[in-house]
Amino acid sequence: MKKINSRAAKQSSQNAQPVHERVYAELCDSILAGQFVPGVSVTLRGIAEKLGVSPMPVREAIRRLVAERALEVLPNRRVCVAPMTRTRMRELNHARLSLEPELASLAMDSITKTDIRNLRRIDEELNQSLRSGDVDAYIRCNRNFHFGIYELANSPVLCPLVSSLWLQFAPFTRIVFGRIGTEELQDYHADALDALRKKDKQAFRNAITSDISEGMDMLVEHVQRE
Amino acid sequence: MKKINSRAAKQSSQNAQPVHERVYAELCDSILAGQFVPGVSVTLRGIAEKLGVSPMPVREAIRRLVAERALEVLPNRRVCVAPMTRTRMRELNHARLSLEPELASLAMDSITKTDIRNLRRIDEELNQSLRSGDVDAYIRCNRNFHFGIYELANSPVLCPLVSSLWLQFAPFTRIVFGRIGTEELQDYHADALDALRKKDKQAFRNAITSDISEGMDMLVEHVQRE
DNA sequence: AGTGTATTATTGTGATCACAAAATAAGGCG
DNA sequence: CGCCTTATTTTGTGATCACAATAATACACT
Repeated sequence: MKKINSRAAKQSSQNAQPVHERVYAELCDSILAGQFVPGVSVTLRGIAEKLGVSPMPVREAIRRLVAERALEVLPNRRVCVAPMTRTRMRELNHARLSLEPELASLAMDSITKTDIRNLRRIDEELNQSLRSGDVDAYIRCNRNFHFGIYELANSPVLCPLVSSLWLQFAPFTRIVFGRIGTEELQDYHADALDALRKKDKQAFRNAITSDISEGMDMLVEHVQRE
Repeated sequence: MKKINSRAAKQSSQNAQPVHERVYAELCDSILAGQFVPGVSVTLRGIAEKLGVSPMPVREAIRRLVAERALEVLPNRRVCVAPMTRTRMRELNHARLSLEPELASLAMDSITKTDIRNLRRIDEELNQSLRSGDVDAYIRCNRNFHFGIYELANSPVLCPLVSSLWLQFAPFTRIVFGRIGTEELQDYHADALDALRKKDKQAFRNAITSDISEGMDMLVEHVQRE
């Protein structure tokens, strides 16, 4: 049961990332995929055991996620994905609209043909998952599409802010779209790709704005009343 | 040298905040006051010793500050206030303009006469520190004025984002205004207070916008070239 | 069976230890 | 004096321990 010499394995690579970062990345993925039930608290030792590490790096990863508002500390000092209210979802919507079209616009300046091709491939997979009703795949593709754009902006200020917002609303996309399905979702990504090809910045911003608005309106409407 | 039984003191109060939060708050204040020299790395044990705690809660506080982009981890895994570039300062300016006028506008809906009186008192102290050239007092008052407004908005989404931005640019206000003085700063706070009294939301937004723009333009101009 | 009480287990927090990597200091040689 | 090599110290990271507080369970009593 006790694992010894686990350190020996990692010291070989010099640029090995710390364990707490790996834990952070895994927890991030889980949260964005909607695998955490809001309101249900997670335990340090539970996560540590599941990931095969000591509680220590989990503590650091969780502290970081709490700082990014992905998780919330209850008065019991226990931590969970915070339950959502309509007001908060509306605020998230508004914050997204204040930041993401701008960030996308920044990204457009340095986008290449290869980038556009990658984005189109992602969008094709996204459409397929919409047709087959695969919610998990849809969520993953949508994230890849948006951050595939945002990361091109190379903005050390805006990108972390937007990441924080996604960590906050993402758990509820899984819940809502898992309940109401993905049929009603219109695809603004095609418009965005068109605008990218034509280098029409205003059209691109509009497409991103519409995409955000539509998805978030759906979320606002179907989230639990507060 | 060894301190024993330090735990006995805290268990009395049931709602005692964790040590790592106190450490976080103190580090926050230090950073916002501009007491960290950008590029110079701080050490866990150093801070721990200065604050009279073990390295552990310092680790958690620093992890949080790194997540909020107040501190940066160097490739050496050492941590410091990141040096500023003009591009990044411009991004910070833009992000502030995207969020803070909106946040202030939100706050206006629930502001009371008492709040306005408090803000005016803060602004008076601010003007006095401007006249006397007390940079530290100016920075403190400016922070109190802005967040005195923002916190009234009661926005769990926007307020943390704005806090993160302040933690990023604040260290450099101390440097720049310490170098060029505070004489050239015009006071838009009076306009803001006027607008508050008249309940003129647009004028209020404009005042906040101008206030941010002016200060940040100064910072952009006088920050080290990259 | 239902309910309040005592007992046990679990959990977050802070301290301490172990260790490799990095920084600093010391020494040696040109 | 300057530059390279070698000790020594410092530092971040992960693991483990101690402990109070909370949650969960068992249990007695009506």
